[in-house]
Amino acid sequence: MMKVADKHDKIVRAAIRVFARNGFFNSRISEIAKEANVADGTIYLYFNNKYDILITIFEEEMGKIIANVKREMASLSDPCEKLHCFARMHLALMEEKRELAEVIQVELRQSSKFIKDYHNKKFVEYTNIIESILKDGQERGIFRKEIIPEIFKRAFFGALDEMSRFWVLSSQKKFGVKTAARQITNLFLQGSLTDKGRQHRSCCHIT
Amino acid sequence: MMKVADKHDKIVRAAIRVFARNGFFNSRISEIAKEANVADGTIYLYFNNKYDILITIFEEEMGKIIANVKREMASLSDPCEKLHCFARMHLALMEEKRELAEVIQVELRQSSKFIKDYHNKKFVEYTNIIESILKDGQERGIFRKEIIPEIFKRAFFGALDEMSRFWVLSSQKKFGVKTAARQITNLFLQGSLTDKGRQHRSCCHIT
DNA sequence: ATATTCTGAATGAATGTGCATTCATTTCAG
DNA sequence: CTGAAATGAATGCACATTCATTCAGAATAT
Repeated sequence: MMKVADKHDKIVRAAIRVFARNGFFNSRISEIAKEANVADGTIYLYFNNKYDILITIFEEEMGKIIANVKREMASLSDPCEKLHCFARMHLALMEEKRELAEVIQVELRQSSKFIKDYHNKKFVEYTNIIESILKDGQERGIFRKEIIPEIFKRAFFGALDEMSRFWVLSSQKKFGVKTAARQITNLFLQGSLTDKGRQHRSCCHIT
Repeated sequence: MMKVADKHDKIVRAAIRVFARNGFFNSRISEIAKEANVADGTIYLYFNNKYDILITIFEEEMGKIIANVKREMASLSDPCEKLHCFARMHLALMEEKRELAEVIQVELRQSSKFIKDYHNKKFVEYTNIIESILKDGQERGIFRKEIIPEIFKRAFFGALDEMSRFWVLSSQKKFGVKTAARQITNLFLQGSLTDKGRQHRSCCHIT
């Protein structure tokens, strides 16, 4: 006999597939049920309603992702390498768990806005990893002090996120995860200016 | 008597307000009609269906935004300044046309995925502005040649976009548009490393 | 071992509601 | 008067959720 936890998971996995295919609002409970080989009513034994399924996906799967990233990063001390590691892992998710990544990508945005009383704690925790890397680096004198951590974390996360959005939509990559992770990390570390670019240009003094 | 174009606009403006409030899927045609002081049926004299309203918002309003940005940028020659200008204008939209910005922010993501046959041309045109700034700067020797324009444009746009998403959701700013625009532009130009950070660290050689 | 009862997990047809869209009717400018 | 524009009540369907019923297997009795 199948354990309760198994059925819960089976439904979650089915929902990820269906949501990735149609988006939350265009997905039918009946479709999820069919995909999970379960009766429509069964879903309501494990979840309160449709929103609850989506929220569960965020909570559970983001939890796993965060744990993964933190574990991987624990072995690194250099903040630059940590950033690079974060970038690689974030982008790699697109290849490893594409459907999950699509759901998080596309649906996360509304969720915070339209599912009342749901302020995605896991998501905040995830981006805070970036913030702590920066702060650590600033304390060690590796990163410039005038950079506002709140801005840096959003900018870095946004850059990665938009990159994977591109992959979600286009589904054909002109360049790989590794290239993208390296370029983006490098941009945030070194910037884009050449030595010539650095010389006496008013723009470069933008603080 | 009110001109046809006026009524079209009145409906679009109402729809922007309603979509910003509830999101596309949670918005009712009847609510848009009420907001526009128009009968439900009238909306169908000007639009084919609910999706059509959303798409019209993207097309028309993005068109205006693009024209705006291009006009403003025409007076600048320095690529660094152009980037900074783009950043400022993108973020300023949050303050000037908050509701429109929210709709674009949140709904644009699905649209490309779930409204079939709609590949947001205007959006591509918008981000391509960034790409051309980079390419121009590379030709002039101001930006490093090894940066892939496709990646740069997504990273830069993504950084700005995530920043304004934060404002959409939190609605209280710890720092202003100008600060954010300057910091983000500066990050992409100069990077985040201190001189000490640049010295002989393996991470810094990430290309 | 076999029969009998009990339990709660699973089912899926039925329900009821919410809402996009339509269209017969009305309005009113020229 | 005329017809284009506007109306809003009526239509019909799609779908989330419910709940009476089924059923497999555990527990208990014989």
